[in-house]
Amino acid sequence: MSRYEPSLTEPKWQAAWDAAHVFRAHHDPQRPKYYVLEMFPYPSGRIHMGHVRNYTMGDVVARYKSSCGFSVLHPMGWDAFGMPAENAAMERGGHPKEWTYGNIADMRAQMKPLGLSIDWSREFATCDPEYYGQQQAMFIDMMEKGLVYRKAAVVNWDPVDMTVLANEQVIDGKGWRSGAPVERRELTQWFFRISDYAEDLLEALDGLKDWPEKVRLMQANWIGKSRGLQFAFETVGAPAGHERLEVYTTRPDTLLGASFAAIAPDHPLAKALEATNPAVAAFIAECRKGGTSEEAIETAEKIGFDTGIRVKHPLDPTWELPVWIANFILMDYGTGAIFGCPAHDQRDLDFARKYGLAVTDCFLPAEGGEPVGKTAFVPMKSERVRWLKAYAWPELATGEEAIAAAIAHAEAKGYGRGVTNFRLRDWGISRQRYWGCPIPVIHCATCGVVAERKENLPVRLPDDVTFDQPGNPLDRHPTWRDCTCPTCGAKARRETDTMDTFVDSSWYYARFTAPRAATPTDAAECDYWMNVDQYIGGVEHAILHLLYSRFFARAMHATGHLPAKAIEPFNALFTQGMVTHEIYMTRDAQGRPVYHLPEEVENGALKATGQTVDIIPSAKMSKSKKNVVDPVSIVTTFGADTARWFILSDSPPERDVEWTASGAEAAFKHLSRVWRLAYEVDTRGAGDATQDMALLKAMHRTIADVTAGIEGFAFNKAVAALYAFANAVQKSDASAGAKRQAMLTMAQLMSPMTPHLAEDIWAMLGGAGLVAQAAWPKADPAMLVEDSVTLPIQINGKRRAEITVPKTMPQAEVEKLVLADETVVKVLAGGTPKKLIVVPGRIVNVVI
RNA sequence: GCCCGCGUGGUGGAACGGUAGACACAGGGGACUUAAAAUCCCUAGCCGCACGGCGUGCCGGUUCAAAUCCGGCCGCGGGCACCA
Repeated sequence: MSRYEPSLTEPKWQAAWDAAHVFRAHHDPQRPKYYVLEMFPYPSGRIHMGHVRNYTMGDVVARYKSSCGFSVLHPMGWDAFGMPAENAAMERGGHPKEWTYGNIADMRAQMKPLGLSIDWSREFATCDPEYYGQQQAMFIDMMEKGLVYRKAAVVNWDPVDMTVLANEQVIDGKGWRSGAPVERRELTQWFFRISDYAEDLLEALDGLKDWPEKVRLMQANWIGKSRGLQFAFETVGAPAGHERLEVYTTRPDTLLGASFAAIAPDHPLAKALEATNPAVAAFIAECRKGGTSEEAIETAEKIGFDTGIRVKHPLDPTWELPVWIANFILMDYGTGAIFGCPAHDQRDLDFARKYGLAVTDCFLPAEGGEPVGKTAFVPMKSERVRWLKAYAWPELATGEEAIAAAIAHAEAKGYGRGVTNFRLRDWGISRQRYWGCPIPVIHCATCGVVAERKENLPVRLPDDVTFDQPGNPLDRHPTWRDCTCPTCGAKARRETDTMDTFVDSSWYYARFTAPRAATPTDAAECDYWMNVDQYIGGVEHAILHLLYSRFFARAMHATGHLPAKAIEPFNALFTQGMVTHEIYMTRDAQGRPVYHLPEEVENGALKATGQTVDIIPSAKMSKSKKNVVDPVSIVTTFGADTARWFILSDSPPERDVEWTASGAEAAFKHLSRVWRLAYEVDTRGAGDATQDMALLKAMHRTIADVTAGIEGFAFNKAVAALYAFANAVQKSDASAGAKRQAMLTMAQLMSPMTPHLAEDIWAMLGGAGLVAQAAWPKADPAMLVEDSVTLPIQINGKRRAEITVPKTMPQAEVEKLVLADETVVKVLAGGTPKKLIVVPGRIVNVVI
């Protein structure tokens, strides 16, 4: 073989790695372990470049750590439950189970040629009964610990299809299939008590030093701890039982600017009025239109209804405020009731202007300032302002000071108390769908809601279900619901809700440490392998998946399934950027968007029909938008190493990368060149031993740069250093021995990124064994030292000249040289500089 | 609407507050070849013949020195609890 031929060598090396069980994770107490995990994929059926990017990054880390002497765990599995399988069954027939396992087989077959260093012996899918049965066992344990409960919660209801919709299935307030306006409807649902852990989940963020700051910030904001005042208004004209209206406010300092009280449409008082007052009922029905997402609620037009009820102001019982029902008040936050201070809250101001309610300024800027007009005055709470409506603090005070004083005042006078609130709500896990983990609970007429016996687990999904109509197939299955009560033995009915798929992905990392254990986890294996040392995945999971996992690890610890050290399961987190691509869209007869895969499109039109497509600028690659690129064709054309090299080049890992086809060929060319450099080690050039030192210095420089690049998750910089090193080898006329040494090191440094090519070169140049098992090279510090340094000379911050001086030259000597420099002499024209700044080894700035 | 990011040549990007544009892609020129492919060499931010000037989304500030720090805008992206 005289040229780079990945189609021949890549399968060969993959077979060699398999035969030697190179990637099998060993519980070896003699060695330090390293657990690297990439967020496992949903088995859509096709891998895309986002997967390639994610798994290649993880693979670089896994292979690098392995060569540094760690016992590495690098597993792979499938996040296999979820809606797409049911949608496929509805659209194309077939069964979610067959669809899912077929997709898994396809995707595994697409992933294997990438040459990832994965321990495939630990593979599992969350839809395996062996997995979800253990999840059911933990659910039962958590029930016993009081971490699970039921309550009413709102869902998106499609009144035509008579089914619950996911937020994703609500488009512009309408059902995606029926097109009918969606309503908010209450159902009894299962919840995890994540809010019990709100404080802990917030405080523990500080300890996650190796998580991106932005993720910790997002989680902190999501948990949303706030300090405020809770107090009760005395009502006038309210139905019996509603003599008091509890409200929560984070701005009690604006109490004298109150102009109305507002309650959520789901507030008990609103419901009481709804029952007797048709006008209220009509208004609330209006509020229930549209989806349940916070986005839908926040962006909907703000509407209100004056109930006619009034409340007495706590600071002045003669002052009465009207009580409105408003669609932007959330029942889930605080008490579901607020008072509005329009002058200092934009939303309240818009509402007040719309309905002609009073606007009273509480404070103005410390200097000057005018009464509020169209824009509410909302300064930072730390800003000092001039108070017009202070009632327990000085005229000049910050918001923070005023809030503290207002709470103290309320507590002293006894009309309210300081309260800490969280935005975080309990985690609703009920799904009225088939393809999920059944909630292992039985409804008995006499015993109530009872957990299934553990020996009856897993509660398996029935296979004989149909998807010819909307709704939950478990609900309409003829026999599956029938069972006997575990407590009294009477006839009973099984719970037909299944679990949110976020539950499945909240503990898979722990299961990988003992994937075949007969209990959810195995203590010894957990103890050795936990925590995940490096977790890698998309930023889109920054809040929900990661927060749920952090909660679940705590719940698993509380139920004895994880050691205390694992309550924060991910030591380090890296959030990769997304792979983006253009989106191709047409519209169907109803004007709804239809998306098309890149390979279905040619020259701006559908290949099949010639219909013109709209090209929407690059966005995240997603199944629903179908803007996915198929890596398989890249691999078959150029080989896995080219795909891997390309995806690591150029773009920093945390940033989005737009996929362009043009780069793949260039990557292939470079790998071919490197192969050729190794092949021609003995034959290329005359060989001049006086150049050896320069080449070896470049080699050590590269070792240092590549190591730093990998350690610092800057793979693009590691790649750049390897490009530079290839250039250096190519230009060098060093002796054959030095070049051989350089290329062996090149193979080692490239092996985490292009493992097959590295084995090619390693074998060609007589390296011992597999490069995959060779120890990582170390840079010799002595070889990194430069004797002289070039200093740019700035004059007033602009670069005008430079001098080259010995690295060790004392500062005074450097200054002397600078002042003697031709350019500097000319500019100074006999005068002396105002200032001379010498940053050793860096720069000189002459200020004149 | 709310929370969080990002913005540097034609393109992807590099740059402990210290020479802006490393390393690449695309481009231009050349060598080799009957020719092409492949490969190799040179070139290259923008304006200008040049001296030089201008340049990191926009405006302002801090500093001897700002892509980097601070304030205010604009644009793009992610998340918003039932997409995964």
